[in-house]
Amino acid sequence: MQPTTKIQPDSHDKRGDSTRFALIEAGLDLFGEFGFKGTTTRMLSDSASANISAIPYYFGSKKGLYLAVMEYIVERMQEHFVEVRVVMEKMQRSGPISRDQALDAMKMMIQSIAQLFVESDEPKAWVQLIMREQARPTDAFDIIYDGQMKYVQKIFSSLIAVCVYAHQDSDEVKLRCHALMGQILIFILSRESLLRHLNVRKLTDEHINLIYKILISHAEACLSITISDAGLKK
Amino acid sequence: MQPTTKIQPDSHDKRGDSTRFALIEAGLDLFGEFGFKGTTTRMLSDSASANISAIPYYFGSKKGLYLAVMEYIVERMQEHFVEVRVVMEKMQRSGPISRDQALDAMKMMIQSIAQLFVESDEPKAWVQLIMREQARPTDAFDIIYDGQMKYVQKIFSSLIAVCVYAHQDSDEVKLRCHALMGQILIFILSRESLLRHLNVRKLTDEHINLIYKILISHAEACLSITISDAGLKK
DNA sequence: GTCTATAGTCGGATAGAC
DNA sequence: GTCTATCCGACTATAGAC
Repeated sequence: MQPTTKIQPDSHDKRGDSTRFALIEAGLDLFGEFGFKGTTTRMLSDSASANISAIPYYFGSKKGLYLAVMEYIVERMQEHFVEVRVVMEKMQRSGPISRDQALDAMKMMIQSIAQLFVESDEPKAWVQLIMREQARPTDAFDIIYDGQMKYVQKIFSSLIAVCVYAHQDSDEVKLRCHALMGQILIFILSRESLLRHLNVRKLTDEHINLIYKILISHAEACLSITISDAGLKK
Repeated sequence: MQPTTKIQPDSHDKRGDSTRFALIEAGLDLFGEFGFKGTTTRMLSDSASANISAIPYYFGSKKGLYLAVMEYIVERMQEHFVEVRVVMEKMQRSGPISRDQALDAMKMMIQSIAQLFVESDEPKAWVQLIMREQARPTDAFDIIYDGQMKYVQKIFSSLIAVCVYAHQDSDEVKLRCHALMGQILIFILSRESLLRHLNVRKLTDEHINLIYKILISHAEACLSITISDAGLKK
């Protein structure tokens, strides 16, 4: 397409690339916080200490910058999950995995996802960005979904499938995958009502650790049952 | 405060009240979908088949309409949870409740919340509205939180407290409450990636029923453990 | 109570100097 | 590659007729 898809600053730190990168980082924060329309080009250029004209210059338009931010998010997520990916691939190469292996991998993955979402406020903005796209998907959502999310869903549900002895392509596994994800994501998505419930202004390290314990315990509990024998009234 | 807090159309269907109500309903959809700044007064008045000037006339400003929408959401939620509230109050009047009672009430409440969030696309817009406020709370968030959300948190965590034999004001109970809520909320918050994972364009009734089963089964499973004996590596 | 017309502001993008 | 100046469109809110 265009060199506009090249995002991160190169080894040869040309002046243009650093402006370009600063704009993307500004977009990451501002689009996440205020949405596409809520973010003005002036906010973006101010935050990046760049000129307004740099946006149409580098990205064609404000929308172009928005898409470039999405691609950047995919790259960042890929970096974050590289460890999980490596472990998973190694595991799968040695044939079908056991339930215990799957459970351990689950725990690792929950830890990894939670780390991305629960700890620190830094990723908050870009998670918001993704959630906005969930609510009203534009072509930008394709970049995120096809670039990363699809893969996370796939390995998460393959692990669940092993744990609950079901097929990974079954609706049940996919829906349970989604439910378990929700337990994690809510801690970043609904942070404000959590803080008010806890009656604090910020999560402490003790809170974070307790959240990890809870997430892993709940996941273990959920995966120790099969839906049919869960004692539901038919 | 002001007559601006009166929201729903009265018995005497004055012309003004119906315009006023139409604007609130338009705001419910549009603010939810496009955010405060992303929604223009033109969109609002068009959608409500009203004149642009009706907004400053009835609500003082666009912001005033936004706040009125928030109050309307609280009213709607109160109506939705009236049944749960009645059952809870009756239960609590007859002294401390048993674990089985708490578990049944939990199931009822999950059903009730899920019904609000999972079924139909109608509530989707206003859930989005709340989530926007979670990400960047304004004075509008107080209306929602103090008006309704606080109460849901309170009864939800009191039930959890009974089930897991812990104190309802403990951080553990509050955090587990949050996690369980996340399992429900994710189905509306992250609808798009769910649909893509399931490879459908719309949830069927079978999906909805399966979601209920999963939510209740998972909740039962989660509440059958206490965090300390969950087999975590210390 | 509802409408048209318009004032006043701010947004994104462009032109062209350097 | 970066800057200033500026155009043009879109926005909210008001004024005043009906």
